Amino acid sequence: MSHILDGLNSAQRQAVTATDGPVLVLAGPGSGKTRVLTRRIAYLIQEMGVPPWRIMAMTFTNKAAREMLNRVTTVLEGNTKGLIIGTFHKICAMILRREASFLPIANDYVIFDTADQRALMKLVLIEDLNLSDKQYTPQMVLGKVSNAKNDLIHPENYPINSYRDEIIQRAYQRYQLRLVANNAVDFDDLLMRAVMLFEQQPTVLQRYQTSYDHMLVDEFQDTNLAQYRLVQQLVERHQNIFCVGDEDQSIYRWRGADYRNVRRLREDFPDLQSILLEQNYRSTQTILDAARAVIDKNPHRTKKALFTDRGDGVKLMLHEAHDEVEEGQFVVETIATLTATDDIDPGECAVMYRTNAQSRAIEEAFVRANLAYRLIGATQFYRRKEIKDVLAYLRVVHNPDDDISMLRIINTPTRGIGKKTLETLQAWANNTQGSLYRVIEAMVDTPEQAPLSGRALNSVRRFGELLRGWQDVKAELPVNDLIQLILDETGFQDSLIDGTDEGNDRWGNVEEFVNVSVDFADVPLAEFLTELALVSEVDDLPEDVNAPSLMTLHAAKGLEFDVVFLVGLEEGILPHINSIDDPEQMAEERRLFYVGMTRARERLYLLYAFERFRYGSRDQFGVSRFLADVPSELLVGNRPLGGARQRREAAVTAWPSGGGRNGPDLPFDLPNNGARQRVFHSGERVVHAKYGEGIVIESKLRTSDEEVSVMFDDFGMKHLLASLAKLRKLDG
DNA sequence: CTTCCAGATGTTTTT
DNA sequence: CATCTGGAAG
Repeated sequence: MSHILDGLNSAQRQAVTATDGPVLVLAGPGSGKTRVLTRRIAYLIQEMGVPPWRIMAMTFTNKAAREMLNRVTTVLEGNTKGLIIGTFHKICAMILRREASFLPIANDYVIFDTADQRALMKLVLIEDLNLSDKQYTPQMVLGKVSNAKNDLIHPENYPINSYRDEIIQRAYQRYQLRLVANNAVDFDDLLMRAVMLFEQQPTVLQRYQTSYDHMLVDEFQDTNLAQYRLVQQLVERHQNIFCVGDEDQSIYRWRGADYRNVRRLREDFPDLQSILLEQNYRSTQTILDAARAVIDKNPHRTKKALFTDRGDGVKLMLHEAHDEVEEGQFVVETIATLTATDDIDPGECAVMYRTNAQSRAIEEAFVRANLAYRLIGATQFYRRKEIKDVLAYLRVVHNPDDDISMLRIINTPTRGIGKKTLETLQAWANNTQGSLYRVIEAMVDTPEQAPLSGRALNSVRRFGELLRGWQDVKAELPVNDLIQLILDETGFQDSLIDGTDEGNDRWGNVEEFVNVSVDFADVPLAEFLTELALVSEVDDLPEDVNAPSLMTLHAAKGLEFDVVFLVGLEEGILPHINSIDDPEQMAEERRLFYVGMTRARERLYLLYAFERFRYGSRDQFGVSRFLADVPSELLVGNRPLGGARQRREAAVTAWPSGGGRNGPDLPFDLPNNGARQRVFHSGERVVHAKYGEGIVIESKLRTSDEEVSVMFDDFGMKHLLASLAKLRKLDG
């Protein structure tokens, strides 16, 4: 038959050619699930005669969507007109835009990002609820609100078990009202509002149900309840749902992902066909065995018998670095050696870490060696201050009721609208139930009624006239020209360039942004803004540069490399400190490690550092517990004996090994930093030569010392080093 | 109203 | 350490 089934094994064929109805493909890492997904789409179109425009595929990242579309287009030689492959968020944004007449927001709504959300929630807490934003931080409340939205819980149904819940419910309620007033939605709203819309408007839902005959979902294990419900709604009529996922790669529980959706799917679709993909085409057997040993420690999972015919390959390599500097150095030197002697492509190497903050040390190592690298994510371009400012201008021009963006730009660059003036404006806006823009507009039109005096009034009016000018031209002008006009008329460049390097950098970023916007010249402003709000970390991996990639473990999902370095394998980092006391979260940390390991085709390096610089001090974390689960016969250890290391040896006891049930099973003993005793403990009264008496608040062991935080009766809080400070315990 | 400084504060992971 | 915030000086 055709090339659609070429090169597929029997399980893959079974999936691609499955009959209509619900299908779940449970795929191990590297089992070719993207391949199956793309071939399935091609199969539907070419063999089953389904028109491309009646197929919708959902992914989690733009990159995955783009890649899949490219692949399908290649297989079908371009016969894919109207095929919809997009992220959940983007497809929902599109639906909301099209069906805005059924919604409390207009179709020119904007999407609030995390920073906007925080600013808005702050207003809610302080102005609406008269709370200090210290007790109830916007971040914490937003977390709860986000969870609720992902679980499709509306404000009025928010479960109340405590006074705190009551506060959160009220904040949630006010927050939603304010979003509507701003003609805005947040990320979670995109999903929740789409589901709500379909629930409340059966005819609208029906239109979508009959427009699309087939729904495909990638990374099904990462769906949250809202996403699950959305898919369920859309396939209710025809039941043609095709999901691909791997519960062992579920790493987004914290943002609502619920791998129990797999179980839900089985219950909701009793005639679900399940297909298991167990053959791995990516990694060596050694890497696979090591990864499996790690993931098998997680409870409550269907074990997969992963296998490969790629052969054993080389053993995993373990390296203890002295600190994060040496860790980076080891990575760079190893890559340099591999590319020089083993015929490995620099672009086929990747460094993965738990937190973005860890990238810096690695980057510095590359810079020191004068070698190129590709950094994924981190300080994202579109989240930089100056870029967000320019974006805020566009958003206000597009959607004048966006008060959050208005607050950003009203005095940026400074134009004499200070705190006092702003307060007056806000008070007036509150009184008239309008947005800041309406108030400013009124000052332009009827200045005699304005509650402001000459100078401030003038500043506001001039600003209002600028805004109005941009609004008048926004429809005709391409985005890039509009941006240029705004930059010119606000004196943006002069305000950034202040003689410092930083200022030049910032202006450079703005210029880069202008360049990017040229590509969008014929795209409407609304679409441009949506696009930018939904771009993701992984999206901008420059394909044309042949250099190693640096990324978080989360960003690594779906990618593969010949050589992978997993760095910072320390207790408190991976597993992350915040996850350690929750078994569910610990299981997810383990899956994260598993995802990292299974990215490697040929060589896998596992690194941890003896000590590490963080928050301005050196700390020792100890070896990650996950390393203990890597079978020692699959590992080759490489342990340097640095000076500092030897010094510590005396004061340190090794991990319980041999007879110890929980001790790591490694080719050598690992250090543990629990042995040294602290001298001071919280609650103890102490006396200091200079500060007098006080009480110990906290005491932490540092590399070679003990850091004591003392609240002195007369001098307040001080942080002291036990060895240097003249500090003595008081009896009783 | 703006700028500057000191002190507090904080970081998981991302659409 | 690095960024943000709030308060005081310019």
